[in-house]
Amino acid sequence: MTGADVRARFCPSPTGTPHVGLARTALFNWAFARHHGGTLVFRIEDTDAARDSQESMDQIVEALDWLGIDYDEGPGVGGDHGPYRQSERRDLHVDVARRLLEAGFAYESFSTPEEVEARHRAAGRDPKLGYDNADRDLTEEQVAAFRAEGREPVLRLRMPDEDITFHDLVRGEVTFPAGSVPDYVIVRGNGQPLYTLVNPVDDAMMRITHVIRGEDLLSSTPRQIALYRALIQIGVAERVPTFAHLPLVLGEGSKKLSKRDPQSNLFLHRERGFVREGMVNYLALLGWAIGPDRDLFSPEELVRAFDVREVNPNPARWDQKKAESINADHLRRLPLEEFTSRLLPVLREAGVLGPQSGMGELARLKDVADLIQTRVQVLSEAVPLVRPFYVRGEELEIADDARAQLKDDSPAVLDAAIDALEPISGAFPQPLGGGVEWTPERIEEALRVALIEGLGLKPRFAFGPLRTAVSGQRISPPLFESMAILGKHETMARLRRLRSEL
RNA sequence: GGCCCCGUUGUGUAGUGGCCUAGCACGCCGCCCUCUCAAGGCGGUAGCGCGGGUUCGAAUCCCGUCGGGGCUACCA
Repeated sequence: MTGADVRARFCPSPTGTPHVGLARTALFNWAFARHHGGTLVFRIEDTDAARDSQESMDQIVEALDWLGIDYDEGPGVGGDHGPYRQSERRDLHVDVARRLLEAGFAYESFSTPEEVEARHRAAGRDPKLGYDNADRDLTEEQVAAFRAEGREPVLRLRMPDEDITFHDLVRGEVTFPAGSVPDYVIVRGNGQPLYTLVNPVDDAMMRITHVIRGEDLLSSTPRQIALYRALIQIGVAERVPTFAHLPLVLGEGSKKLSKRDPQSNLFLHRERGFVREGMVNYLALLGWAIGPDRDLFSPEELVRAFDVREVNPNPARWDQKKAESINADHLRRLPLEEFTSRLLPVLREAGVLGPQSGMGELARLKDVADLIQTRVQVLSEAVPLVRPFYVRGEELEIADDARAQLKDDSPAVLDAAIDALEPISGAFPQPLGGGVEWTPERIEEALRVALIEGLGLKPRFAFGPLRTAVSGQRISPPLFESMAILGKHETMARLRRLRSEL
């Protein structure tokens, strides 16, 4: 059961926007299935009409698509075990519930929660103890009497009176003592099957072999195992699947990362400029490590190396700094062309570039991208760095902190720079190549001669005013390269403009 | 309260009895490089929750204890 016959699944309920913990669970199931050459099933658990939404459903699909998590069976792609929307499996569930009842694995329970609590109080027990199994062995007369009152029973699964032990792939052997799990509801009084029934039934009918999910489901495992055993008896299930419970993803403090916390929102990270490779890498680091002295890897490397048994059982904390550092590493690994094209939509969104870009604009972007690739951790950080290259000199905003750096000698520095650069030709390249003088090297040389040697300035103070003039920023991509990209005409205009304002 | 899970520097991890005077990464600090900021290089900071055992030897095994977390619905 560790080869191509492996069948894992990812089965979110479409409530709310995709959470990073959800994404991590999906990723591990995917990596597990792909590693073994098995099958990944995507099932949507849309049986809570009050909370489910199509919008959320669409977002989940979009998230999987973005992360590159492809599945072999699921809504939209089909498969031999459909339907894959739980809401369309209602008849199947109702039928299984009936068979469970007929075979005696489940029974009708008429107690209301208030009555259960009252019985606990009367007996001096903690009222929060949960169901007391009181309706387990009702006589036909008692059942008839309850029905005569107009009560509609829920269906409860009869928990076996024995310890339940299973081998969790992440945690090893886990045992729940007999009696620690009360008989639980699998069908509502109104006949609606509940998650407690439906989730294991669907896994069984879809022949899932490995259930990899969050630790928050660990404590519901014994009751599911009891259900599987009953399902095997009535011929619905072939086996009890193997379980693996992934550690929780924590936020600040020591609490589970809340859906309310913006850091839990996968799309917010994408908007910030995480790329797929970076997000997959960081998500995988939440509980897993590829090796003792390495933590940077591609999605392909993840699939090759992933072993769910190596997942750490400790809770993992979402560390934004680490996440961005990992993302930055992936950004730097991208070939320049690829990095440039990832930048494009971000820059358009920010209005730095228009919806259409000509060849010249794209060529310039590639030159600029080359300068900033090691200077951004997330794509959105590129916006202020790139913008100065796409505004006309007179529109360039000079930031206050950049202007504040200007000193008394700034006019003289600018004058000297203008004089030094003026003789350099701004001519465009000749068709046969060569002839370009406006290069970073020539610019730097001319400026050093004029400002460092000529005026005797420290480089830092010599180039500061020029940086302010050219980029409008205190921090910018390298100055001489920036000037070369802007071209002589634009560079001179910016230098003169700032000079004229002093 | 009950049941379950977890416990290595600030964070994530490596570590399964001697290779551990505990490795790696992020963070933080310093230095180098340097036109700013990054990147890169070098160095530093900081950890086995606690107490008992077992053993020649324990982060690693056992017990206890403390701490954190999860679950405890006719939600999923």
